[in-house]
Amino acid sequence: MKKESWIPKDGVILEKAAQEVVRYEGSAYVLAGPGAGKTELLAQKACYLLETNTSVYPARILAISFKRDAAKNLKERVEKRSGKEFANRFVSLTYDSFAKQIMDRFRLTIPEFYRPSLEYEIVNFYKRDVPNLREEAEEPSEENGWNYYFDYDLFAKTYANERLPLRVDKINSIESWYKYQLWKNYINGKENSSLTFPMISRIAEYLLRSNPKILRAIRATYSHVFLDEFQDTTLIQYDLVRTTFMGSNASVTAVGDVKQKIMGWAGALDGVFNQFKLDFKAKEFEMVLNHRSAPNLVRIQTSIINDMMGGSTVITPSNKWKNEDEGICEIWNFTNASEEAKTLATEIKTWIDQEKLERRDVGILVRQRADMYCDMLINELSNLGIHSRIEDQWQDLLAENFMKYIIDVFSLATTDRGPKAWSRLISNVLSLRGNDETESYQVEKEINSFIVEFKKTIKYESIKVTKKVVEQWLDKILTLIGLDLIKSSYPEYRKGKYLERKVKQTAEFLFYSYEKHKVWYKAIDDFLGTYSIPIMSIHKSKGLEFESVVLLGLEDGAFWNFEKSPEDETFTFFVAMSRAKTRMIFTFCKNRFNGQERSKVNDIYQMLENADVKQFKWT
DNA sequence: GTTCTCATCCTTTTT
DNA sequence: GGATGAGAAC
Repeated sequence: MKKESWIPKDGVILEKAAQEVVRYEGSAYVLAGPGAGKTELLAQKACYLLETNTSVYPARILAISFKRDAAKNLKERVEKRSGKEFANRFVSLTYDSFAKQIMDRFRLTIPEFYRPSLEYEIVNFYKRDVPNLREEAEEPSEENGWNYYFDYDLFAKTYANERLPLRVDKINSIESWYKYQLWKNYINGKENSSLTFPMISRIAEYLLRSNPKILRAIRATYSHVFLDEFQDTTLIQYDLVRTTFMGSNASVTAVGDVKQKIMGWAGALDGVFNQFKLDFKAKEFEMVLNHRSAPNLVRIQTSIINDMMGGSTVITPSNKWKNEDEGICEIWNFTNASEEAKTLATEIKTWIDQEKLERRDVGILVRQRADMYCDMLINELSNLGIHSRIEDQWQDLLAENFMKYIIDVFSLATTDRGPKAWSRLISNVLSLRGNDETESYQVEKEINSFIVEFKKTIKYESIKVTKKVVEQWLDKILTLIGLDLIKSSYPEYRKGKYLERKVKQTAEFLFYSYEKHKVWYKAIDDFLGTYSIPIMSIHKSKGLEFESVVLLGLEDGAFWNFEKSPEDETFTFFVAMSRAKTRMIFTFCKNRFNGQERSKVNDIYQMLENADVKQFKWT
């Protein structure tokens, strides 16, 4: 297709800046607030590049995200917009899997000291692991003139911050000595190496930097690179990107929002957009529409943005809203936590009943420890017949790549209708097996006969359903689809017992849901959380949206770190409030665990007041 | 055995 | 700021 005649896919309307980004040929970075449609922009740009052959066949586009579900989401959107044929050239990975794939593929070119064993274990490294490094060698002493000041916490966060190779000639502080011990022990200490993800990234970066041939090969593969959530990129991640693509022909597009930088404490690089601008000679774009939130909420968010950042940004809500004053934002004050729970439960029920909200249209957010903050609310909701759950464990499991096969086979075997699940399953299996549509008859027949059998098994009442039985069913399903193919298509399942563990966990959760309902079609919905109000930390809610959002506990206790890092915490608050489409409720509770104040987070309340947000007292 | 005091964690992803 | 657990102090 000609560049001039390409228009956004699926009737999506892109704002002016976004249209420019799609067609801009050089490297660029896009600053875009919540609800601006960053993911959609990247998906549309991918479609444009592929369909107009601007990314010249057979070159590929590489998209790098932080989380697997974000990477998956983007890939699926490109597939949906452009079809699987084009999407085959769209590679959507996480930073870690990108690094790991490079390291695994070119392992033998890594200098021996840094070369992991063929089989290796991926581990985490915490500050409590630092003392264990001592066992291996005599540690240097103060008498020898070593600088003895040592910050364990800092070390655990920064041990991989320097590029490889290690400066062995410069081991002159306790920190550099520990660092050397760590790399040595983890890579060469045992028969099988133990590696952390930061180490893997470092090894991949080192590998590319010291092997021009491999670097050329990687560069030749990708014509375009997308970087999602760029504001939270760490030094190590950025360094890998820089070594791989800086000075190459690839055009790199980074998107993000500095106001949503909430990973500073975990090493997100300050001023990464400016660095990127210099390194890649990137052009700046800014998106100013908010497609998500109602006008009144956009007005409040804008006021808060200008309070946080200074300046006078103007954000425009989508024109789908009828009135300027649509959208509710309120602060609810309570004296004790059981009142808070009761009131919230009743109010949420009213929203669901009167506004016909689905359970999943409501999001309950907390700063931390959802278990502690929400146990009363979970009970009160349940008293009103509304199920809610802390999403943590489900969120990860449901994002597994093998899950779609299991869910579709299960729903087809437990419900009578399901044309959507059927066609989705067939098309997924076809593409997994590398077959085309012409071979679909054979596949359909095979899967259909399996499902017929499976239906019988499930309905057969004398079978006592146990965890073990469910696990066997899951194994059978995966065998039907093609266990080896699943393992080879998704790199995360290739090694070790990861897949096995995840399947086991799936069986456990499915069984748990079944025990609750004793009927399979309900159990599946329960497992998927279709009828549960999701509860999660603000951090986990990043990238999500809900009709109505409750931030439970806008108070000193929950934001205990506010004084130390007011910027991070304010951004965290901003992420929470920008999840809401039409209603945002903040709660404050005077007596939660013990006393409770709001003096530390006063800045946040001040900003809300500046935006004319009203307070209510419930008791 | 019980009560205290102190340090640590909380917010994350990644195969 | 509060929960939690380890180890000390009784």
